[in-house]
Amino acid sequence: MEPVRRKALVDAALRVIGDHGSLAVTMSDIARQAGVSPALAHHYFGSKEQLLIETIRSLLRQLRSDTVAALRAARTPRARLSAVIRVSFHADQFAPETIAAWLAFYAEAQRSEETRRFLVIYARRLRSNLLADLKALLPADAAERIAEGAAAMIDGLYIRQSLKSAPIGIEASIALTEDYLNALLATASPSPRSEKGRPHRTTQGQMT
Amino acid sequence: MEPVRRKALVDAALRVIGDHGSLAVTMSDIARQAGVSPALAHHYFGSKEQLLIETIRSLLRQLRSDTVAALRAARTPRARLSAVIRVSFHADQFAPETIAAWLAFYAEAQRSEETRRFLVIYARRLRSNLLADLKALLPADAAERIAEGAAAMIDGLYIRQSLKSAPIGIEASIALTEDYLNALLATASPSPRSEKGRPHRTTQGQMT
DNA sequence: TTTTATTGATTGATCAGTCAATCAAAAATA
DNA sequence: TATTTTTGATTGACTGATCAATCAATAAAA
Repeated sequence: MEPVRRKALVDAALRVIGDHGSLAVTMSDIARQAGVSPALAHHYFGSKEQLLIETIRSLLRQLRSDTVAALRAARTPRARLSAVIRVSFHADQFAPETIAAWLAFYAEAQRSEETRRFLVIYARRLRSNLLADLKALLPADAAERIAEGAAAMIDGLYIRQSLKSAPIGIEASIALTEDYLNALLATASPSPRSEKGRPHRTTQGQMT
Repeated sequence: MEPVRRKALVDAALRVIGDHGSLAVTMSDIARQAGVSPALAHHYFGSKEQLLIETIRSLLRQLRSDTVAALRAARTPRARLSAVIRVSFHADQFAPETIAAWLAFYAEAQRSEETRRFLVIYARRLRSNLLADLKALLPADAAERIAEGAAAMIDGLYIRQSLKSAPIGIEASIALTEDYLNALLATASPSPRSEKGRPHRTTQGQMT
């Protein structure tokens, strides 16, 4: 029963946090969502904090497995960059409840060292996924800058989504990030002379 | 006394929230920081929520006045774009406690309609400040996209800062955003033929 | 029987919010 | 001027609600 309950509780936590838009949810809420008593949640996780840690760990695991799969399917460095972008805005990740959950964890990271560790891992991983392929296309220093910029843009689009004010869609978010990459690859390309009339444009989503 | 106390409490709230990195601070904490009793805080604000609302309102007011001043000093559209960027990363705004406070309010916006309203105002204002000047340089549809992208990048750099993992400094953040603008202005410029050898580069912070 | 799963009941702590009481300064009155 | 009254500022003490966490008891399975 243990693994079943643990999974059910973690899933329930993610759901409740997403719906509520905050980590200020009670163990009772989570337990109810999972269909068990609050006491059982404590029995298996020891504390609320531990359950929350497991929850973010699960979110991260999911993202990683999606990324690995997408990366495996892409052949060229440029295609891998697009794959990383696409995974970041994948429907699951972009669901309002998921965004709300990420945001809640970002806030929590200000206090919980362990939560912060996980988010740093996420940030590093995103950056280094981008960096690896950018280095195949650009000098190292330019690659580093662009990786940083692209990661920031992805996170920014993601966060802005949470306000639901001017809902930029999934496709538009991807296009915006691709535009950034295309434009900076063109600007910072090491040998622009060799392909003047055909700048890097391996994807759609161009400016107008 | 009333205006004095109100200001002291709002400032104290901002400080405590920033330090603690969350809105889950007690009225006692805030009152202690302001040097008054918790009861007085309730007396003047009626509820914790109201005090929090006033606090975010104050944050926004500060940002707006900085922006207005910076905008007034800039002459050309391109210079105004740089001014908006610079204000976003101004030292006050970029202090860890301020970032933590913004983040906390973003999370709160998932539940508090009023908090959400304020953040939407912020998001719209940033976007439209950028858009106004971009429209002087580009066709409307390209301007809109780039405004969206730049706003996202600013927010993203800001959020990433909150993790303090790979502390991108103020200058680097500005440079990254400027690079984005420069690259996309060059790409999407309406009449690139007329100034081929001298693309828009009215600021420093270029690639490499 | 022993072990595992599960819960109801309870505890202790924390907080937002209330209230009646004090204090001080200003205003009114003598 | 001396006095009383009024008003606003301020607080300590208290209340009610909420919750994480505990634990002893029960049910079910091995």
